[in-house]
Amino acid sequence: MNSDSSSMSSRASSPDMDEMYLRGHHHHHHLHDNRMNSVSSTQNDILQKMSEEVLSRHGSKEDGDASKYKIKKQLSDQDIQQLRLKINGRERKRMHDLNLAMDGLREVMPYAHGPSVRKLSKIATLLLARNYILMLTSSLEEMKRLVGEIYGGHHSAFHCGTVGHPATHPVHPPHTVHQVHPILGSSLSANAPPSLSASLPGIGNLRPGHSLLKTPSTPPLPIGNGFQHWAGLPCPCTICQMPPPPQLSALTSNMSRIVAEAKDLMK
DNA sequence: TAGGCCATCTGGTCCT
DNA sequence: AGGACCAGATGGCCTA
Repeated sequence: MNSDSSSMSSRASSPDMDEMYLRGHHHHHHLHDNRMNSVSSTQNDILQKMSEEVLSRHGSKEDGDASKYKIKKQLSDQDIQQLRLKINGRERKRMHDLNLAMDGLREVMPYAHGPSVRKLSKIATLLLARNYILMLTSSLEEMKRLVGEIYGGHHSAFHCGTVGHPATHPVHPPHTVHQVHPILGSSLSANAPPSLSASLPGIGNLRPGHSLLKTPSTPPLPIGNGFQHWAGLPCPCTICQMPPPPQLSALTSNMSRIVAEAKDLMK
């Protein structure tokens, strides 16, 4: 409703909105739709209650009916306005919080960010996020499957797992115990949630020196308490030395598809 | 200029 | 009772 208030600052969302609303509110009644006129039965009830309270407080019996009505109407209008402004402010804040959350979601989505890039619409953000989650889930499953295939189950703790390498492992001596694989994180263990954020920046970059370990604020990141993985440095263990399985290209293509979808959504 | 997207207002409903 | 949540309505801005 209230065409003038929205016309004044449909995008501004300024803190002065309510004040502007108050000032301009009564000037263009011809523009208001019927929602304003039909102040609603609830509000009329509130109005009735409030005005009766105020009148009983003032107890002005010498006032005529006209002035009584005038006071009653004036006060109730103000009360309604105050109530309305309060509710509107809450709703604005709620929507702003929602938009902040939406921005946070956009930040982690795989599409180009920047001042020159138009940001994803809300619906596009949600759709892309869904697809992205699905893609990551399937990628994770695929990687689990590949690891299982490659090591046939006897390397159950993976080369950096908490169990450590078997005694026969040619690379790591028995005392070198790794806690978490830097790329797969704890995703190989059944119950621990994977640290997806660490692997988001580029699944296709899997091989060279655990570059995925690089996080904006953490330079060389030692992993585990045995052999240490360092961001940017090659890992000497067998898995990291091996050429990437051909299936990994599927992960890259998945990512490419997601990014392509993002571009489509931004059109 | 039409259509998409958005911010805001509003009333209703549900929950605490 | 008050707040949160939701959906509908409205109008502004922007782009193809």
